[in-house]
Amino acid sequence: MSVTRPSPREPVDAESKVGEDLSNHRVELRLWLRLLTCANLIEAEIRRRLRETFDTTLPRFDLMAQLERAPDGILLGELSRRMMVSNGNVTGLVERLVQEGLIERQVSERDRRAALVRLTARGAETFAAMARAHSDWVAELLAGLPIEDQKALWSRLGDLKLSVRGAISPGGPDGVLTDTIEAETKP
Amino acid sequence: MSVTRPSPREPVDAESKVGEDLSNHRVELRLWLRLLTCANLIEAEIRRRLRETFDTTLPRFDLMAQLERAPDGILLGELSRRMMVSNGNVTGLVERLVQEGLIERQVSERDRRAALVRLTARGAETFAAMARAHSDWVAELLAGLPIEDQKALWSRLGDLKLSVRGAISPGGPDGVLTDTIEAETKP
DNA sequence: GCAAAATAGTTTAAGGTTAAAAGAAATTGC
DNA sequence: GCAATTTCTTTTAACCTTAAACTATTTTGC
Repeated sequence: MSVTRPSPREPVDAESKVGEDLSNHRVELRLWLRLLTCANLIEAEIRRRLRETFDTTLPRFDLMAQLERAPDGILLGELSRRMMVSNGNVTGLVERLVQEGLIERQVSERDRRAALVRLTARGAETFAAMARAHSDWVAELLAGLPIEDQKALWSRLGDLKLSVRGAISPGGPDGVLTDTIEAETKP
Repeated sequence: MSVTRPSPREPVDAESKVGEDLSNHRVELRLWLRLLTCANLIEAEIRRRLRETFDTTLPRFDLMAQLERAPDGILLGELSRRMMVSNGNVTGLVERLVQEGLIERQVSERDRRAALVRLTARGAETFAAMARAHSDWVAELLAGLPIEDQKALWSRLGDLKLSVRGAISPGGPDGVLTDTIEAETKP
C-alpha cells in the first residue's frame, strides 16, 4: 500500500493468508501466522535446493535421515512413526528410494508381515553429502539472527511446543511422560 | 531411552527427523528443527479440526480467507500470488470450491484471459464460522504460553523472517523495499 | 496493421499426503 | 488347537502441489 506500484511479482506470505477480520487482534493468531510464515519460507527454500542440488525431495531426505541413525535397519512402522506420517506414505517413499538404489528393504525372518529398511552403501554416501549441505543451508538462512537471539528463540519455542502438545494430547500421562522425560531427544 | 518401554505408539517429531550427526551442534539447525516441529504440530491439528468440524481443508480455507478480504473479487493470478502457490494449484482449488457453491468465478469482460473469483453469500457465511473457530483453536493451542512470551516470540520471529528473506532474495532493491516498507501488511 | 513478446489460465505428469478398507501373518484366550 | 483379535503393511480414492508445456488473449514495437 505504501508503495505505489502494484508489486507485480511479489509473493505475499502466510501472515496475510488467513484473513479473519483484522479487528481480531489476538496475539495468538498473529504469532501463529508469523511462525507459519517463517517455517514455510525456510522449508520452501530447503526443498528448492534439495531438488536443484541433489534432485531429491524433503520427504526422501527425512526418510534417509532416519535410516542413517539406524544402521541395523528399521521397521516400516517405526519409520512411519518417527517421521510422523502415515504407513501408506512410507510405503510409497520406500518404493521410490529402493528404485533409486539408495535404500534396501528386506522382509523380516521372525515376522513375515514386517519389513526392514536400511541405507545402501551408496545411500549412506549420498545422504552424508546432502546432510552437510542441508546444515550449511540452514545456517546460511538463519545467519542474520544473532546467536543469542537464536538460543532465546529456541528456548521459547520449547515452551510453545509444550503448550501445543498439552492442548492436543488427551492429557493422558503418556503424553506427559513423553514430553517431560524424553524431551529433546525424541519428543 | 530414559523410559524402559519401547514407546509403542508415540510419534516422534521433526526435531529428530533430520538426523545429520548429533555432533553437529549448530544452533541454527536445532532452532530450525524446533521451529518446524512447532509449525507442523499446530498445522496438523488445525487441518484435523477443519476436516472434522467443517469437512474442509486448509488450502480451501486459505483461499476463502483471501476472497473474504476482496469483496469485489480477485483475479486468479493475484490469488495465486497471495497464497504463494502455483497457478495450476489455484485452478484446481477454485474448481472444487465452485463445485461446493462456496465461491463463484466469472470471466473478466475487459480481458478475456482473466477470471475473477469471489465468495458467494453462502461462502461468506461459511467462512465466517470457520474463521471464528480457527481463531479459537489457535488461541487454545497457544494458551499455555504467557502472553508476554508470545509477544517476545512474535518479535524475534520477525527478525528471523528478515534473516531468511535476506538470504533468499537476490538482494535486489525490490526485495528490500518489500521487506522494510510493506513489512507486516503484505510482505 | 501485424509479427513478436508478454500475460492469464489450464493441462499434464509426477510426486507427496491421508483416511479407510483390505490382506497377510502373528498373538491371544479360551 | 483354533477362532477372534491385533499387528504390519499395502492398496485405493481423493486431494494438494509443482514445474513445464500448452492455449488463448492482449500488448508492444516497428
